[in-house]
Amino acid sequence: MLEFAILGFLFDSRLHGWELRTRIAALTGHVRPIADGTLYPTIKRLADADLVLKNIEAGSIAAPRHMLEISPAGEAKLLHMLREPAEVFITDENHWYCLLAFLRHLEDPAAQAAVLRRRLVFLETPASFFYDGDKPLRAEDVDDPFRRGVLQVARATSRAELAWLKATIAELEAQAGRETVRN
Amino acid sequence: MLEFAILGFLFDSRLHGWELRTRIAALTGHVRPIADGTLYPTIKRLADADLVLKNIEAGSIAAPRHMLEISPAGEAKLLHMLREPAEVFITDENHWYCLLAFLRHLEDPAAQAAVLRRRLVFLETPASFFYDGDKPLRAEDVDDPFRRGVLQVARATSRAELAWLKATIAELEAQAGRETVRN
DNA sequence: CCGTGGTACCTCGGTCCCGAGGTACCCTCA
DNA sequence: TGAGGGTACCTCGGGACCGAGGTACCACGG
Repeated sequence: MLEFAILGFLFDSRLHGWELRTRIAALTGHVRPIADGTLYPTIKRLADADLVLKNIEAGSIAAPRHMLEISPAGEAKLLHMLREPAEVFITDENHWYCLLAFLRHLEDPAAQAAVLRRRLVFLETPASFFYDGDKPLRAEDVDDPFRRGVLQVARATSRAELAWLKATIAELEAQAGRETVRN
Repeated sequence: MLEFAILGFLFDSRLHGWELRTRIAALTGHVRPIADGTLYPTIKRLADADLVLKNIEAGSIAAPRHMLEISPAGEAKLLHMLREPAEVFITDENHWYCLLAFLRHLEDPAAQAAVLRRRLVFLETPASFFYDGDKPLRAEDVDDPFRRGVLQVARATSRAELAWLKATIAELEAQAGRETVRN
């Protein structure tokens, strides 16, 4: 997840660790702040695997900065993670939002649509948080006001996301169709 | 999180590990399935800490079952986690939903309302996933269709949840007021 | 009567991440 | 001029969870 976000931000531009830290904090920080004791070891791992390149530059303000740049191998890795995301990136909201933040890097509209379709399938499979035996319970079936809240909010989210997904998939697939005709 | 869910389910009734597993799978499983290699060590930790009590019973169907029961210390721990939840239970959606699933165990409506108020404060602090410098970007400000999707869906969720939160807090506080008058 | 599948529990190595700590540099302001 | 605060990077111990493996028991079908 963190690794993914790092590669995603570096795909756009060269950054140093500190700047990366603030961007990641913006993306996921209000939900789950990321400790820098997590960030730097992760950067080191990526550098050791040659997925990012490190250049030490004299710091303009404070300590010397380690400018980070994504390597061709890193780009390939990111694109692969975008094209065939792990299941948790489809089902877990935090992961999914993170994926969406960088999905534009996958330039092929058909491939983008395919990823959105996976999320669509996931959202359309009937599921609830609470069950009576095998039967998924709906908001109306539940007395507990807090559990009813969970179901109501989840339903509103689901509706909004389904609408957006369907519209966007249609647009992307139309675009993909036009590109196929042109070639 | 897992520890919390275990105590939450056991607060209601005695269960064995396997049954606990299916209930937790229902609650959080469609988002992030929980491995039984995680569940059993966690149960053991809780048992060692005397938060749950274990009784081995002859299995009616298959292997002998370890019936689990929450202890008074376990109940106290759960109620404390409900009354003063850690920050991540307020900000992270998965944690928050899990908290809501068991919030009814906290019988005092004023205490329940206080927890909902913490979530309200969190949702009302302006935040975005994307920034232009310091300025949080809104859906209309973003060109990338995927990032716009994130912002649109997040806004819809936020609206639905705020409406529910405000209505429920009002109800709970009215109830708390009546109870104060009565005593 | 033996294999398969479902129930129930457990172990162990490994990954991801946290958080509390530390170092070093530079700027600002009293 | 020196104390405080912001920038930038790093280490280390530990906790939560995964996942691939294993054991054992029972029921059912061929």
